[in-house]
Order: sequence, then C-alpha cells, then structure tokens
Amino acid sequence: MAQKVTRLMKHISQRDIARQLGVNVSTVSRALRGLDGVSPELKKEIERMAEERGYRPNPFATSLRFDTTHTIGVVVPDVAYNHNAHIVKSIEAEARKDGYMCIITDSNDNSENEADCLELLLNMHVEGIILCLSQDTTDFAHLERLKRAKVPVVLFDRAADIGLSSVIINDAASAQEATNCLIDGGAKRIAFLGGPNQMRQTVQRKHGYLEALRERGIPIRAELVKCHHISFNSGLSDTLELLRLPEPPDAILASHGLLAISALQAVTSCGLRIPEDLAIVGYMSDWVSEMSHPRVSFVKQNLREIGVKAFRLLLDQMNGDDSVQHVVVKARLELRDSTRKMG
Amino acid sequence: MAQKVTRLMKHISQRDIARQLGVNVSTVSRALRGLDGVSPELKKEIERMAEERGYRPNPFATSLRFDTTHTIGVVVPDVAYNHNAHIVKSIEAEARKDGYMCIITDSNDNSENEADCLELLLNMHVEGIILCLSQDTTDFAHLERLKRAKVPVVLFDRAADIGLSSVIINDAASAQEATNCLIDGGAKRIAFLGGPNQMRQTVQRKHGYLEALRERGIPIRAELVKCHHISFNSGLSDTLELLRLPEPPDAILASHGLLAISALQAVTSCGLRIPEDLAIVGYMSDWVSEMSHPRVSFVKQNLREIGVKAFRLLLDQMNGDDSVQHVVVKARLELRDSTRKMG
DNA sequence: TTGAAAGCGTTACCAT
DNA sequence: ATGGTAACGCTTTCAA
Repeated sequence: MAQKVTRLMKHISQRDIARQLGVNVSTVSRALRGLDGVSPELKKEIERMAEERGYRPNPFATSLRFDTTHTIGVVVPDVAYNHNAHIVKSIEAEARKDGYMCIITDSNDNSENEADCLELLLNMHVEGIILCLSQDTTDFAHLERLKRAKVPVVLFDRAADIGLSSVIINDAASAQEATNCLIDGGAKRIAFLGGPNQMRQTVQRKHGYLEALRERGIPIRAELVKCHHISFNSGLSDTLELLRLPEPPDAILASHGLLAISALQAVTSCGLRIPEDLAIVGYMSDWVSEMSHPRVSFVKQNLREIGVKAFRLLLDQMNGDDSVQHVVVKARLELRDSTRKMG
Repeated sequence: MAQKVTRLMKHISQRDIARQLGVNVSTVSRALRGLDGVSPELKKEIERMAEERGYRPNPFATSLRFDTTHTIGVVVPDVAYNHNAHIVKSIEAEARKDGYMCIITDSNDNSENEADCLELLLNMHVEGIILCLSQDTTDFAHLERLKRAKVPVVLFDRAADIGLSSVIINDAASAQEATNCLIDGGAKRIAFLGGPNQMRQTVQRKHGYLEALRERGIPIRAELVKCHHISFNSGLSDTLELLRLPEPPDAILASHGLLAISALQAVTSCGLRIPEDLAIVGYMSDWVSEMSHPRVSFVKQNLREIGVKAFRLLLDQMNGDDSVQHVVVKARLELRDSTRKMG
C-alpha cells in the first residue's frame, strides 16, 4: 500500500535558501529580519527567493530558542453555549491583536475533564490560561498546582476564593436588582433557580436575591429555592416541582440561561400566562432573550468586555505582574415582556 | 519599574534531570519513554525526579525534530453562531482523540479576514485546515495556493468547485423536501430567502426550491426570491419587502438560521399568524427551533457528524491520501409548528 | 559585509 | 546498560 508516499511539501528553511544562494544561514536570518549587515543586493535576492519558495519561519524553532510559545489556553464548560462562544470569540480577537494564538478546550462542565484540559494545555507549554470553572468543581488542587508553578491564570464568570485573578459580573447586585424588579411587579412568592451550592456564582446571586427579599420584607421560603445541577432537564423538573407546590411561585429568577429557558418552557407547558400568572427574569444573552417568547427580561452582560478584560489581565501576568486582581464588569437589568410593570 | 522580574518557573528539561543525576541525557530520554537499555533502579530514580520537578516534554523540541506539529487549523465565519459552534466542538473532540490540537480562527464571514486566517495558520505550520467559506468569497486564490502547497484542506457547509474535499448536506434535496412540505400545506406563493448568489450552497438550495415548484406546477415568481447578504438585518428588510408586495407570499423558505429568525420576527411584527397566514421552514439548529415561537419547522442537520466526517477526511489527507472526496451528510425535515398540515 | 559556531530540548545512532 | 554526538530551524555572539 502506498503509505505517506505523497509527502506534503516539505517546509523550506533558511538553510535551504542559504545553500541555494551559496551564503551562510546567519546572513539569511539577518536579511529576512531586516537587520543591517547585509548588502542591499544580497538582501533583495534572499527576499526574492524566500518569497518564491514560500518560506515561512518555523515558529517551533523560535519557540525552542526563546522558550516562548505565543500561545494561551482557554477552558470553557461548553463552547457551543452562546454565552461562552461570545466570550471565547472576544478573547481570541483580543489575543490576536497581541500576537497570541488561543487553544480552546471544552471541559463539558465537568471537573475531571477540566483537569485534563489543563494538563493538555500545560503540555503545550501555553504561556497563560483563561478558565471558567466547571459547575461541579469543588476540589481546586489542579488550580493550586498552576498557582505554584506560577502559570498565569485568569478565571472568568465562575470564580473561587483561591487567590487567582478573575473577571466576573456584579453577581449579587444584579440578582438583587432583578429580584427588586419582580417585587415591584407585585410578586409575592419569588422562586430562585441556581446551580450547585458550591459555586460561588450561585451563592452570590442567591445572596442578592435573599437580600432583596429581606429588605422588602418578603418572607423567605426554602421550598422556593432550587439549587441543583445546571442543565435543561434539571431546570425543567425543578420548575415543574415548583408549580406543583400547594402555593406555587408567582415569579422566577433563573441564574443561568439554560435554567431560564427550561423554566420558560415548563411554565408555558402548564398553560400559565407570562407575565400575568408568573413573571420571569433570567441571566441570558441578548440574542436568546430576543428569540424567546415572550421575550424574557434579562440581566445583560457585556460579554465582549469580559473577554477583553480577561485577556488584558492575563497579559499583565504574563508580563510579570504577579498581583491578584479582581475585575467586575457591571451587568444591568434589561426589561422585556416576561415581567410585570411597577405597581 | 519591575519588568519581568518574577520570571515564570523555567521549564525543566531532560538535560536538567540528567545533570542532577549525573547521567547522560540520552539515558533520561530512554527512561522517560520506557525504552529498554536502562536499569530498573535508574529508571525509577529518573521517573521520580521527573515527577517531582514537574517535567513536561517540550512539544516544540519534538516538533522541530520531526517537522510535525500535531495541530490543525479551523476557519469559520462566526464561532459564536450556534451552528458553527457545535461543528467546531465536534471537530475538536474528534481531533483530540487522535492527538491533534485545534487552532480555531474566525473570519467574520469576510473573505479578506479568511485569507488572513489562513496566513496565520500556515505560519503556525498546522498540518491541515478545515474551513467554511465566508459568504462573500468569490476569489479562491488563497485556497488555490493551499492546494498547490499540498496542504490538506477540507471544506464544510459551504463548498465550491475548486477540487477540494468537502462535507456538506444534501442542499438541493433538503430544500426540495422543505418546499414540498409547504406546498402540501396549501401554500401557493412561496418565497425563498438565501445568501449571495455566488454561494454554491445558496444556488443548490434555491435549485431544490425551484425544482419543487416546477414539479408541482406552481408558477415561479422572481419577486419572491431574495438572495442577498446573510445577516439579521438583511433578512428583516427582505421579509418586510416581501410582505409589502401587492401579492405577498403565504410561505417562506429561509436557507439560513439568521434569515429564518429575522423572517419570523418580521412576520410576527406585522401581526400575521403563523402558520395560518404564512408558513415558515428554515435551516436552523434543533435548539434554536425549540426556542422560537411558534417553533419553526426546520431542516435538521447532524452537526456532530459533519464535524467528525470533516476531521476524518482531513486525517486521511494528512496520512497521504490525495484523493478529493465529497461527503454528503443527509439532512431531513423536522416538522414543528410553523407549517400547516397536509391538505 | 559575511561566516562560523554555540545553544534551545529532544531523539536516533553509534560507541563503549 | 550507558555515554557521546549529530541533527531539527533559528538567533546570537564573535571572528574574519
């Protein structure tokens, strides 16, 4: 069998050019980088030949030489989830401006995979890592290791108190604002859908929710708080359970897009009118809210800015800044059709 | 100013281990790869030290040695678009199984950026490239260059007749099936929303649409065919124009998810009932259809399979197979609530 | 202006 | 069983 007969066109090197022109590699190297010490004519000739033979500097040789890779790693729970896709896109664009390539990896929102992704990225000798924790991460050993190895790391969206820089939104305040809005709309029994309780993000958002209830003198009902796995099915069953309560909620705050969408569907399937019978506010992206019916009032996050800030923070660290910084990108409530007006 | 004072922990090399143990590098190399020619005790010691000091083989050294990078490049019009995000995710998962990393780049659906992306990837010495053409690509010079340089390439979704392997869906047949469904529902004036006419994908889908009309003896009306830029706004204005016609359409086939969503919105905003006054079928992903209201009947594409097949095809080429192959992943109509029933 | 050589981390080959 | 060394592509330093 013909195996690897048709070898791909071999990459051409400076040495090849040098040989063919009967000069030294170092001369070629200088010429190609526009350093002086090369006669104009020779320079022209070298450049012409490089162009002609399609010479491209081998980035691996330079990486080896300088122990630098111009590469960063990104770990997200699910690249196909709209929210993450936008952040990844913005990280990439920002990184490109500074000559960095991104290796995107997907943890499938699972802690073990997350550790694998990090392993992979370290093996690639990436210069830094931007990561969004998976929802079931409770053991941070893999991140502690990064910290010890002084690998620059920036967390986004889902942070944790482990001394790593982060970019998050104002979780508590935005949840409080959202809850207040529901109260203003006349809601008396507001349910909260969240992720696992180990997630700081969930805790923060729930905190904002509880604060609003407390301030406005609305009794807190444990049975209205559902913090489980973040998934469509989980949101669906949690919401159905809520609706089956003797005293069902008249509003829902969903702290994740998936939960908001599944709640919307569950409520609709029960024949309840939104927002008349039940109001909803969710954390989701503009686009998804726009698509939903009725359009869900949502906490609007500046995804582009989250990505940009995360990369900037990482870049600082890669340049030797070892301070731990926490950036908060303010998110604000956007009213659509799933909430009742004041009064 | 303290600049790069805190250097990142230097990567440790085989040589470091060798020095510290007073042995030769080649011995360390053998030990670490489990080759024989190393005494069990020494091997243990070397492994222990490697573990302890966090040794990781430098992939750039091996790349340099073997002129291989274990890296492929992917170019998509928009990573944040649900459809693409899923394909990218599946390419990545498949590539990972074979030890390949992916460099994802985003052309912003623009031909010039597309060329830049390719340039970038070639500079990285990727071993192969999977690409979805941007909608305005009419000049294929950048792809011809790849072909000449014998860089393995696989196109997906949007292909072109330029002798490159591809993975696409059965565009014409699926459009014909969709159109037939609309006709079965009683539609007499079916509009077609497509991308630019240079796109083979648009041409194919339009062909299927026209074939259905012809076969069923429905007159073809030029004013009902709108093939412009693919974007939300363009879909919106095209649809509004259609609705303002003296004889507006009673059905729309949208050949792209964005166009389908914008059409849905335009139609709804005009107070028309779907599907009673106007039926819609669109090319979109399950998830988006599920979210839409009413849920849009759609052409269901197996995104995972598209990604997997694309990578498999690329792998073949990277292994020396230089045959040009065209894979068709069958898509089928899924009925939801935006179409009328038979009769 | 140009050339020669060392070095980055790894592996393969030959020698001991 | 172990050591020595050349080679991969590139840059840098020193010498001519």
